[in-house]
Amino acid sequence: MPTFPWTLYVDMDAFYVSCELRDHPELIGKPVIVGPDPRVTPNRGVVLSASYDLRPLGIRSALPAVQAARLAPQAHWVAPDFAKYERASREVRDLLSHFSSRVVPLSIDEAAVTVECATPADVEAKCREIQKAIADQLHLPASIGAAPFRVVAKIASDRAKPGGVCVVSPERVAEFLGPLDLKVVPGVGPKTRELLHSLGIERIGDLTEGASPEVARKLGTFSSYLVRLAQGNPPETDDEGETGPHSRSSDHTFDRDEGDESVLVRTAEELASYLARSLSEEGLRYQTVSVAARWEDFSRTSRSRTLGASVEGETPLRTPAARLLRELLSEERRGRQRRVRTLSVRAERLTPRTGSQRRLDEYL
DNA sequence: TCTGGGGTCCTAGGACCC
DNA sequence: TCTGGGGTCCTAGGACCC
Repeated sequence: MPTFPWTLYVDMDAFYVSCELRDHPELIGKPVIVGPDPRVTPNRGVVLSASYDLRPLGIRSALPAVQAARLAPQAHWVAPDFAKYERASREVRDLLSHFSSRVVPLSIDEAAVTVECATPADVEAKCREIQKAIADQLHLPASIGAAPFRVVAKIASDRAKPGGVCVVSPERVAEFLGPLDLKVVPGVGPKTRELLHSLGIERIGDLTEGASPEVARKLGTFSSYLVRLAQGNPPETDDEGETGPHSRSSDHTFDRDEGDESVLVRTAEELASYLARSLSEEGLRYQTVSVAARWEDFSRTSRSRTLGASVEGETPLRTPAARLLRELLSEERRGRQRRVRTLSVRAERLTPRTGSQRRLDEYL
C-alpha cells in the first residue's frame, strides 16, 4: 500500500507543570501553577503554566499572578526553573528522533515530526506509540495532532488536549476546519479576530468562497492564506534551511516604574553585558543593537542602530545601547515623561562566528 | 484588574542608488 | 532645471506566539 507523509504535531501538556511534577511527586493530583508566587513577590508576575484542573477557573498562561491567586487560593505555586525545562525539552526531541529523521523543534514544548503512513488508522497508531513512549520513558504527558499539513496538525493538537490524539485525513481537512472559530488559526489574535468579526466572518468555513476586497485590503497576503486554509489546502511550511536565531534579547522589569536616567542607563549596560557574554558563549556575532522601553502605560518605544560590521563582545553592545537609551529618554522628556516599566536590550542580525574571525579579547 | 521574558514576521516610510 | 521607476537597506511599530 502506498504511504504518504504526515505531520505529527507533538505538543506537551502543561509542560512546565509536568516537569515539576516529575521532581515533586507529592504535588501530583494537586492544583499547581508554575510562576512567581504573588504572596512572595506581589508585583508583576504572570502564570507560566497551570495544571489542567485549574483551567475551568480561568487560569491559563500569561494571566497575572495576583488574579490567579484570587481565583485559586488553593493552588500550589512553584518557581520556574528554565534550565530544567530546556533539559526536558531536549529529552523529548531526542526521543522523537527515534521515530523520524525529520523532527523540527518549534518551541520549548512543541515539535513537528514527519512520518510516512498509509492510512489514518496507521497514523493514529503511530501517534499512540509516540505518546506512550514519552509517558513511559520521560514521565511527561503530550497531545498529538496529525494531518497532511503542519498548521492543520497544530490545530488538531489543540483539539486533542490534554492527553489525546486527533488525526485529520487529507480529504477531511476543510470539513474539520470549517466549523472552528478563526481564533484557533495561528496568527489570528484578538485584533485580527475582531476585524474579521466586524465583517461578519467568524468561522474558518466562512472564508471557503474567498475573501471580500475589504478583507483582502485589511489583511494583505494573510487573507489569501486564510482562504486556502479554509479550502483545505494551505501552502506548505518550509521547514528546511534551519537558520538559527535572528535575534536575542535581555529584559528587566523594575519592581517599581523607574524614571531615573542613571538607573536606567546602568541597567541597560548590565543587560547589554549579560547578553553579549551569552552570545559569545554561543559563538554568535551581531550587527544591530536595539533598545526598547515599555512605559508605565504598557506601550513601547524602541530605537535601533545597525553597525558597520558584524561584531562581538560587551563594549560594542553596551556603548550603543546606552546611547540609544539616552536618545529615547531625552525624546520622552520633551513629551509625556512616562516612567519605564521594562527595559529591553536586543542584538539582531546574528551570524555564527567563523573560524577566521578572532574574538576581540584574543588581541588584548 | 493588570499584564514576564523571551522570540518571529509583516508593513510602511525614508534614504540612497542606478 | 526638473524629472521617471525600481530596488535595497534601515528604522519604528504592530500583531502574534509560547
